[in-house]
Amino acid sequence: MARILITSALPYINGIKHLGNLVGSQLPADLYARYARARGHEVMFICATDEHGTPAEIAAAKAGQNVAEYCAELHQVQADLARGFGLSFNHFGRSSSARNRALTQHFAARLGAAGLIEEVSEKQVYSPTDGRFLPDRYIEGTCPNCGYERARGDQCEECTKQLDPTDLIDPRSAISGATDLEVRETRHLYLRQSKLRDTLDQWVDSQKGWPVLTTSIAKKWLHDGDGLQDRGITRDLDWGVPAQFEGAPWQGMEGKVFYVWFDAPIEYIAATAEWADAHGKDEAAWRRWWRTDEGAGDVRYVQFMGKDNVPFHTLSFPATLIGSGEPWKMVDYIKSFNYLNYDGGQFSTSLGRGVFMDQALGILPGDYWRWWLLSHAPENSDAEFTWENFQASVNKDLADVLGNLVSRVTKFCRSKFGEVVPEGGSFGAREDQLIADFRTRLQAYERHMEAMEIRKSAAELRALWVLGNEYLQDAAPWSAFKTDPDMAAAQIRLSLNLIRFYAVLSQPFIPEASARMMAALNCDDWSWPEDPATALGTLPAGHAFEVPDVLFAKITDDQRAAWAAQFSGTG
RNA sequence: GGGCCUGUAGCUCAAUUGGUUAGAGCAGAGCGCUCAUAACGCUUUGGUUGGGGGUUCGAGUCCCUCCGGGCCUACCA
Repeated sequence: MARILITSALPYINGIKHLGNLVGSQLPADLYARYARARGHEVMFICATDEHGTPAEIAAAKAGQNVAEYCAELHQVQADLARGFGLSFNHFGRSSSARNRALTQHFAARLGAAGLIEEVSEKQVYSPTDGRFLPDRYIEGTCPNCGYERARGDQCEECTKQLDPTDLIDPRSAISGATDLEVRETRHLYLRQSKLRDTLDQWVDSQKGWPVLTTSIAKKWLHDGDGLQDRGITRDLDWGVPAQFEGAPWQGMEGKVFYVWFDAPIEYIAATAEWADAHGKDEAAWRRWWRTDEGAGDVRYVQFMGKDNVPFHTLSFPATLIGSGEPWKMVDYIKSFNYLNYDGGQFSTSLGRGVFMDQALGILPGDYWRWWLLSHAPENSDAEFTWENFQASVNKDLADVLGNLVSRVTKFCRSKFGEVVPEGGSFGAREDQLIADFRTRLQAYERHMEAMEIRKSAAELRALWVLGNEYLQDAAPWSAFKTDPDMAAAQIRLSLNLIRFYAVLSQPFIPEASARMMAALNCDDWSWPEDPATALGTLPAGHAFEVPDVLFAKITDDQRAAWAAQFSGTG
């Protein structure tokens, strides 16, 4: 038994996330957390909403709410959706928590004391109309390169040229359209991560078996151009962790807050503290996960994220932890994902293109989505969601291979033996072969799950389901029943146990369906089948069960067509 | 511009890291079964591994080049 700390990249508070966001971090993290728990490990699975930053302030203003109210509301919405998808966080925190404020300021003070924070005076665009400094991308204007009129201050989307906001012709605020923009001098704190470049480089080198995607992005940032750049970690905003606080090693930072990408990863730690608070536990309870000098020495820490988050997790956050000079637990493995596209293009919030978490749950239960998303996780390259593919996978894998197996076994038993595990008969060569096959495939499944090879795990799980259908076809208890009812009884006894076996194995992928399978069997023995032969004897003869409702309904062609039209974003 | 990833059967993906005849699932074809959500099982068609060149006893895998798709490039988070 090991102790495993798992974090999923924090979903931003600004609105409901789409399926691409879900499959890029929270869902695979949940799969791994569920599997680790099923294997008896002690797991701390942490996620939270990332609530600070300009987009949150603007979204709140648009909604006519103050930021705190807006965030509280959206946090609840996201928490409810997470529950709908069966995400089994030990805690789903908020980066705006008091815990995070204290920890963020703690790290900032430590970094300051270590000489790793520098005050830099720079020029930023200020909008009097909006009453705020504008991040580059919130300034629009005409591109000096190609003449595109809606170029953004960071880059022109038309000609892809990188821009500085002051390059724009006729610049205006993307928020209000105001043109009375001015350039103001402002002072900010910079994290001098360039001083830690060699340390970070060696640390990345010392990691074994990280996905190429993870290391290549880290290496790029470490070695591109002049190497790792220092990074501003404060912003001129109201909403966030105040950069000026008691004990701060600097002055004059009133009215400024830490940049989200400084405080968001720290929330991983803070959320664990929030977990302790929520469960009436003491400080030691969360520190044993995070401080190697207070019990975290034997913790294995795994992070899940989309590729866009890799630089922050391979460089900025480690720089924060190392720079603090304190023995904080560093990540052991970073599992990163490519993007999920929607039917030939990108998911688009503004165009209403693609399926968002709330809409998905409105159509079908979470397990349907979990199965498709996980079995098609964008591990090696970007993946694509199409309704045809979704329909085919759900109908074939879930309804036909697994769901129908449960139906045929339970219904056959009910009609011939009643809703009780039948007694009599004994196992022979056929059953021995099945168990031998299970041993082989189960090992492969476990190996892939431990390696976080998600698609391969899904394929292996499906192969395990198929073995059940093959066995049943071969054993043909409906024939055996006519000549040798005892043999049929033994076959069905094994088959009913097969359902429990599958419920346990499938639980990380489709927890809700697994729970229904177990409920139908009147069983709550979720112990992992260390040995298939033993596991297939869990339900004894005479044990009562019920025939469950259809486990997975099929998606009809009409439904598929209607949904494809509904989410195309053209209407 | 620079960097990285990627291109394998009609579709979605594998291929033990250079090693026999490139494998699965879906779709297609044929057969079987009748317990089951018209489900399941068996058999089977289908590939000049994007094109070209090279290294090697041997290349899907390594090198060069061309073509296509995608991502990142530090102030979106």
